[in-house]
Amino acid sequence: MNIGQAAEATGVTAKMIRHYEQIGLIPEAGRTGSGYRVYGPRDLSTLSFIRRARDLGFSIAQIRDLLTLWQDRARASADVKRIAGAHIEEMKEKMRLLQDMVQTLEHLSAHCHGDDRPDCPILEQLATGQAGNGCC
Amino acid sequence: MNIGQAAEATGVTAKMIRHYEQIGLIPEAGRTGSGYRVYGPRDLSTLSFIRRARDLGFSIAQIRDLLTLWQDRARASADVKRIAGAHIEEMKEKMRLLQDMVQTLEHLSAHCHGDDRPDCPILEQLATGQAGNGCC
DNA sequence: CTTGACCTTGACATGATGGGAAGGTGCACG
DNA sequence: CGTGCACCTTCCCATCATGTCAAGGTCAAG
Repeated sequence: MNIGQAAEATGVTAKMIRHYEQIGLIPEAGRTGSGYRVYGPRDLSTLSFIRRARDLGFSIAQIRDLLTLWQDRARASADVKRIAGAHIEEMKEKMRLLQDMVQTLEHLSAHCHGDDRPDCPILEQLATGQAGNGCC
Repeated sequence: MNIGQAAEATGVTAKMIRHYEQIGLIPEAGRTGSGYRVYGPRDLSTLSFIRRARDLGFSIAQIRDLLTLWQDRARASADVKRIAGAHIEEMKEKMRLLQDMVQTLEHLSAHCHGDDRPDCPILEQLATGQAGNGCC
């Protein structure tokens, strides 16, 4: 199976497959006599595994660990759970940051007329670092 | 005022001030005879403006627009509100994606023993793309 | 044999930021 | 005046995951 077919089958672009190979996330693929990379069912599983982990937002470093655990028959599920837990916390932290930003910006936006006049609390806040009126 | 002092006063690193100058986000700073960049109160305001906008997660492109509007005395607040609204939507979309990932991962994690045994629904899901048991 | 689709490697870009090297400048202290 | 130190300058490289482009080789069908 060529790289294009592997890409289509797993949803990982050919570019990224080569990239993952280059950074050592996956082993070097076999080659045909003319240098084409060849993929088998086992490789496809690995690539699919990677894509699903990426879809869940795992970083390459985390995926590297998960792959190791996945291939380790004697793994402890606690290790996997720990990695997942760390990732969940990272994502929750990002959400908190986003939530704070959204809240601030929505508040400012709510106080902005949004008309043709030039006065705008959003810009005022950005300019001075304090709310323009004493609304809160 | 030197770049280091401007950096400390505004919370934008010297490195980033030079970068912003290079990409044309801010005008070229004045120079002393020996080539040191010099900053005045007006420059400090601009840099503080940029830092606050960055803290709110605005992209450089959005900040570029906001800066233009800020310096345009005849601006319409509607324009600012539109940029802010677009940014809010972007952030909310990111939050939705994160929320989905967190939910999926927490669900999997809840079904993982987290002990010394090797069987782990998290890895199963990543490997097969389907839940290992028929729990839902 | 040609054509077109596919493969190869390699280089470069993104966006925002950090790190570091090599060399010039400013100032205080002895 | 010299020395040392903190600061400045420019330039290059790295991150992270991904995309784009270019120049050239390969394969299969017509």
